[in-house]
Amino acid sequence: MAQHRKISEETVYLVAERFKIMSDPMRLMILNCLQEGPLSVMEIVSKTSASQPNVSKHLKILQGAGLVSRRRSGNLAIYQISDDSIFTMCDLVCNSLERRLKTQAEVFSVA
Amino acid sequence: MAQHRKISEETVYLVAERFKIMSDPMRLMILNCLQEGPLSVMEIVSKTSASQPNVSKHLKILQGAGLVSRRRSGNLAIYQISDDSIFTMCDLVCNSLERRLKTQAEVFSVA
DNA sequence: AGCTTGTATTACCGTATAAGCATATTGTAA
DNA sequence: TTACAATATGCTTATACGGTAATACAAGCT
Repeated sequence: MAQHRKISEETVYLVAERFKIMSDPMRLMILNCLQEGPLSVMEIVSKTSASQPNVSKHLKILQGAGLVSRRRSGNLAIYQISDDSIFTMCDLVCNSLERRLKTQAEVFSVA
Repeated sequence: MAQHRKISEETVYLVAERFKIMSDPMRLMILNCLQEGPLSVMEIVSKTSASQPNVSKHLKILQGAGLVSRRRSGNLAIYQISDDSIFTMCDLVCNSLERRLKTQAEVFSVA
């Protein structure tokens, strides 16, 4: 369960940085694709309808944050998730958003 | 546990937005302060050494995202956490960062 | 009413970042 | 080597965001 510890001021910046990495829709889509298994860059491109340079750039950022790892397979660069906690975080956010929408809906139905 | 469901493209933008809210150090510090209990704006200001308009602005953003709720007590505006999942997320990030630093340390000790 | 404290808002500035395009690099095969 | 496919990188532009300062608003007090 959550430890709910107070985080130090230095740590705050690292945590904020991680959240920033996760705060881009394109990157979330890429991670979403990779959830099913490792993919090459072009495979991600075709699944996301984003440009190849764009995908490459985002993959580099994700790799730099340690969320994704890279290996070469001949001509291809194969990327895969290297930190599953990102999906747990996404689930937490989804649940939070659901709860929020539900309470908002209640407000409307009462009014 | 994590459900690891695939999130829809519309949802991606909402999730990204939530992460963006969490990606600012100042906001994380404010949330960190509020973890111990409700506080007025000036109390947060004194704890964070940020300017009052700055704190107010961030609080508005946090409230808009439903992470914090506001009530008036006379002259004061009292803010408090309204979504505890944020701390769970912070813990996840902290643990992830720890793991990462640990493996990096191993790399160095081997080399 | 006027005064004071606490809070919110506005307007501006500087910075950061994502997307697009062109180009460079890497790796493979002929 | 050349040619080609896959991937990465620079560069530019547009946009968004955070901080600051000045100001406006709200609520209590005399």
